[in-house]
Amino acid sequence: MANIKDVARAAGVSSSTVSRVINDSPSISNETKAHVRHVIKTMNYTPNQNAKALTNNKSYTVTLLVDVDDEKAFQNPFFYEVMHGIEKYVYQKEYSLIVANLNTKVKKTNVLDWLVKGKRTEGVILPSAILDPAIVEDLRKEGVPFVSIGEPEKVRQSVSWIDIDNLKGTERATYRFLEQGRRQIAFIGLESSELFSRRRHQGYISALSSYGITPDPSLVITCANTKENGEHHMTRILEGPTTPDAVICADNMLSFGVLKAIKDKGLRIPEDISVISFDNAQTAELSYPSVSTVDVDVFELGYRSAKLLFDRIGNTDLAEEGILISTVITTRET
Amino acid sequence: MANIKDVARAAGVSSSTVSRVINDSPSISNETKAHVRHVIKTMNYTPNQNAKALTNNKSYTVTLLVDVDDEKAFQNPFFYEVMHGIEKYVYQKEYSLIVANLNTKVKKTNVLDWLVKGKRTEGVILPSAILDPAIVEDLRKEGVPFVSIGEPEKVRQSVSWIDIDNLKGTERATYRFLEQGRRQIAFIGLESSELFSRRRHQGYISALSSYGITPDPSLVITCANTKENGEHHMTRILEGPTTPDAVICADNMLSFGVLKAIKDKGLRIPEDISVISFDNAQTAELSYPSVSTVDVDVFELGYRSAKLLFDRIGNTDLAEEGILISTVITTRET
DNA sequence: GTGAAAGCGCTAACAC
DNA sequence: GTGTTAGCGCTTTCAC
Repeated sequence: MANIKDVARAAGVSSSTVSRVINDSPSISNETKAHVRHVIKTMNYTPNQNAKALTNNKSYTVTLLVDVDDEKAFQNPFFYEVMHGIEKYVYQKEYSLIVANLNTKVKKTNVLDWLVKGKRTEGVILPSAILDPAIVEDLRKEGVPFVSIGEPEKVRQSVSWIDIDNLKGTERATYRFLEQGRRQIAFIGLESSELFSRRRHQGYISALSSYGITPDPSLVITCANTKENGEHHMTRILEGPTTPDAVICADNMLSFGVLKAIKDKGLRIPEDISVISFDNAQTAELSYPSVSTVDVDVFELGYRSAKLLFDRIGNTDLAEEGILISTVITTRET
Repeated sequence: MANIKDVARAAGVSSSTVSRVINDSPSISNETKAHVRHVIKTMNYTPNQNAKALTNNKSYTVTLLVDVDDEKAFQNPFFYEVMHGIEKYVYQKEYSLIVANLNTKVKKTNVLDWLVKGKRTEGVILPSAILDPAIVEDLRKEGVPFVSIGEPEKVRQSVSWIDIDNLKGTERATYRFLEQGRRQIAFIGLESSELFSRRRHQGYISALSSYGITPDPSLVITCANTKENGEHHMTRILEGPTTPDAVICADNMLSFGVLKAIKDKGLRIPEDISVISFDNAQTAELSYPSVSTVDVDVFELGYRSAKLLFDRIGNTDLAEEGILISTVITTRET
């Protein structure tokens, strides 16, 4: 395996020159650069990253910290897309991406400490679900930049984060209905234990109230994200005092049941009741009729989280920042 | 940040002694060890991994190579469990796990070359779906150990791999039915484009033939893994010439439809028709009645793949090896 | 515009 | 059982 000295010798220059060429230093003449690059090519030389890491005191590596025990949070396609987004940005920066599980222990110390103190990683991306005051304290103490995927909830410290703009998402969907003249707009959401669920609910309320409408309690329900729940609760709403002319559905699983309930009652979609759900396109197209959605770009979520992190790696005293990624309403048949 | 010299100075020994203590060399007296370890503790010293990597010419890192564009292969909980298994083993070895996407480019070269030639990684784990002759050639040329998750298919070269024992899985399930005296055993499988599908089919045939039974073509169907397909094809089988008294279902999605079709025909499960499906417990418990399954341990799959890899990192001229992980039949209500 | 030399933090051969 | 020293492959200051 050729090293920088071999290249230098072969090119008839010093190793510092080769180094400068590799790093495209402006102080090297174009002829020398061309020559050395040629030699590098023919010798098939690749710099040893460990040496580079040692010299520059940088690992050229960032870490995605996950909690494998939190099934809800990450055993879904969502996670994979986020990771893909992160991956893309990270490798563009010529860094590599480490994945580590929060609960893993290495020599009895937690992975994160091990990675950080051992200078194996320069930054950390972690889901808000595992962001608690203790971890923040830890990361701060080590002085390693980090960003949260998801708006932080359990943490009072100011941290950098990125999230889908859930509130605006449902708000816009609700506005759309209002502009269509619909006024009995139902909301079927997820339980409010998660911040994003509450945000989606808030968006609905916000839009209504700007039209001077108070949400009708009989049109609002929250439950776990199963198809069955969607069907059950939509049926109850349809049998209730107010028949809605539109439904905001905060989750795609729910929407499958919601659509079924409406069809079973013999109502027309979207003429009698229009429906907008939330989430990725993939599943939305499987429903019949295919459900309109507030689309979230999870790849972008990952990509931007990495960008946010690298900003802070490049400049340690950058202020903390929270970023919301806009959603887009995709109109389908409902 | 303290380094080894600082520790040495503070402990009143040389840095080689500290190094030996860190690596638990037998040539150091117990008193010295105890003393140095104490100093290390109080100084909160952690060895710089980049320096270690350079000195030992090891990156202490392995790579999980994925293909994010192959949605089928990895946008499922399966992937996550596998990764978890890998992660666990890797960190036990005090290595870290890099994740990289096959199609990512770094400085116009593919990630893998970049990782390998740059000495960023010592070994590679990759799904059989992306294992083709060119990649094998590439990895061999670089001399980097690798293992395939999944029995290789597109490759003639001998490689190390690990997989679920799909054949034995369906074979055992079929035997169970045969031992119960059932003889009209249907098989609803996945399309034979994937090796694991064919293996599951082969297991079914193998068990039958050892009982001297030739599979009844009207009882065998393969299709894509949707609930609807399961329902549709099961219905057709039930309306066909032979009424089965048992069904081997090679995929859990299918089984949901299969159960529905049987119930809709008014047949009793398991009295009239018994069903065994394939895959993880989680989804199986959601069906009604809860479906018995051939369980696969995907965590183990990941864990053992990492083990297989580290065997080869430790000893480069170990022979290639293929490992099949046994399945277990979990009896539920069907 | 390029080279010589020191140094990043660790390990290992050799000395005692 | 422990210390001295050279060296891993790169970058960077200082010279010229």
